[in-house]
Amino acid sequence: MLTISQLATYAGVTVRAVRHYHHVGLLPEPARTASGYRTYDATAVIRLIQIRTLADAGVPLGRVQELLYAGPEEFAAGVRQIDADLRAEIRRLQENRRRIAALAAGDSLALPASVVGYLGRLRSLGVDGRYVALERGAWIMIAAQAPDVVDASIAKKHAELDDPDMVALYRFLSEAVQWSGDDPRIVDIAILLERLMIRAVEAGEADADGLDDPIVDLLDAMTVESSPVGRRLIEILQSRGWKGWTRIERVPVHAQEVGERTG
Amino acid sequence: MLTISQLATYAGVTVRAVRHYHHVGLLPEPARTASGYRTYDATAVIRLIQIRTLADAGVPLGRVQELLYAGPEEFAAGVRQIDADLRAEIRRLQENRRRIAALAAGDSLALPASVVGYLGRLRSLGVDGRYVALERGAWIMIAAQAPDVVDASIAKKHAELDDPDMVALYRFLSEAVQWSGDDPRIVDIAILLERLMIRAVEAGEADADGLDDPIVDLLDAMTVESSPVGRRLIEILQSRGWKGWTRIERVPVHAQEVGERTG
DNA sequence: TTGCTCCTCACGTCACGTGAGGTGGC
DNA sequence: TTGCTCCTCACGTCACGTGAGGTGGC
Repeated sequence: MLTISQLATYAGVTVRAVRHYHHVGLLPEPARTASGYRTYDATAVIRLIQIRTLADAGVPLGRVQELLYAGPEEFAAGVRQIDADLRAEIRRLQENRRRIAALAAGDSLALPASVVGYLGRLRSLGVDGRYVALERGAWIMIAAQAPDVVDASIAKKHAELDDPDMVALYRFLSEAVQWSGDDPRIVDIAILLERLMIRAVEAGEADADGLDDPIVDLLDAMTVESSPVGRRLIEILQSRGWKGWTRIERVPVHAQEVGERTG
Repeated sequence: MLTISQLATYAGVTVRAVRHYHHVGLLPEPARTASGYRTYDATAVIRLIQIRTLADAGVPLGRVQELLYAGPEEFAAGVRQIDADLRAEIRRLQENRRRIAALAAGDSLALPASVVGYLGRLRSLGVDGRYVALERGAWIMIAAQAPDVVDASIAKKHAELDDPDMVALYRFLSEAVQWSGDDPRIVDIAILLERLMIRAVEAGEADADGLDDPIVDLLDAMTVESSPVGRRLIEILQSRGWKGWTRIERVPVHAQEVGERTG
């Protein structure tokens, strides 16, 4: 007769594992000595070895139970199923490796390479880090919501940066991050921005940005809260007939008359 | 501002997952409405998308936390580590597939093909299923304890079966399973077995069976309990100067004189 | 008033690991 | 008498799923 640790040793498992198999009914509880020790015979060793053979092959314990009592055909069918599960799991992990590799390649989390390149260009133009962070957030959401429009949008952004006025705007905005909310120069920024917007509208460049309305509102809110300048700038633009920031739009005349109504 | 389900939808996760991330501190708890509803802004969406990007790539949440705050070098190092973990896991699963395939090939659990073949030969000789089951148990333990001696032992067993006397013995034993414990023919079995044993001893065929003593005792106990014939047969052999069953040995004369002492 | 969403516990999953606290066996 | 093994709870792991029971919002 064997003690639990002798049994465990013969089958190459831990004592706790043996108790666990009793608990879940995989291995029947054996007789006990007067002092409560479990005593095992050869059938327990054999059963435990069979259990471990299946479990070591990656069979979940619930299925081990079934397979131990299965006839040859059910057994073969069970084995085929388990092999299919293993194949699926391996494919899943290989897919994970591909994603991990993509993360390592783009230096920034949840952003495709094209966006990373664009943000790099902004930085190299001297745009302030806080402003770049705002842009980055917007692109993370675009990439999550409409991944297929990202590259086209980025290409358009690059084209815009070929315009010296646009570069000037970004430099301006970048300095502005540290201004106070009542700095008179904010009006100059709004005027410059308005000029660029009108030019874009006349060139027919109304771009679908891949964001839905609530997200646009959220990003605007983020801009407003990022600095007093953001809030003031959006107010000034609003007074001049423009709405929003993340997606700037001309407010139609009749809507403009409704004025400061809140939604 | 977003509700929790809107946030979850934007990031493609469940509401419960968002609450879980709050619970473990991955995502900061946001402000609440008067009625206790959580309200989220754009930064929460961005953070949640980043969390999912890493988690979808198989990064454990504990590491996600670290990576979100890591600099570029730590990030790269973390990604390398995770990729190594994934590779190791894939190798493990592929090893599992090999084992599963081995199980499917041998039709019997925890037994190499050679043993399966030998047991098949016993059955084809008309040996009773219960007796084959006893043999099978012994081989499962041998295969677990000393896998490298199995094939050699099986080869020797096959050679033994080429002896017509040995085949006769197995047939005899096979019938005996249903006898009562006081059947006089049990003595005939013992005499036949003794003849074969003496022949084997004289031929110098003392075989190392790959089992250790406690296991041999267990298997003997299993034999004794399998039928009244088993118990009686071992008693008769013992009275004629032999010990055990799974591993039959001649008892030295002086030990024999000590007689019925129990250990 | 009726669904719908939200809230907070809290147990369940999977296969044990890891103490805690106590007792028999050599 | 001193370790060593055994015993039974019972919580912890991992990333949530899944009710239970209750309440605000349209």
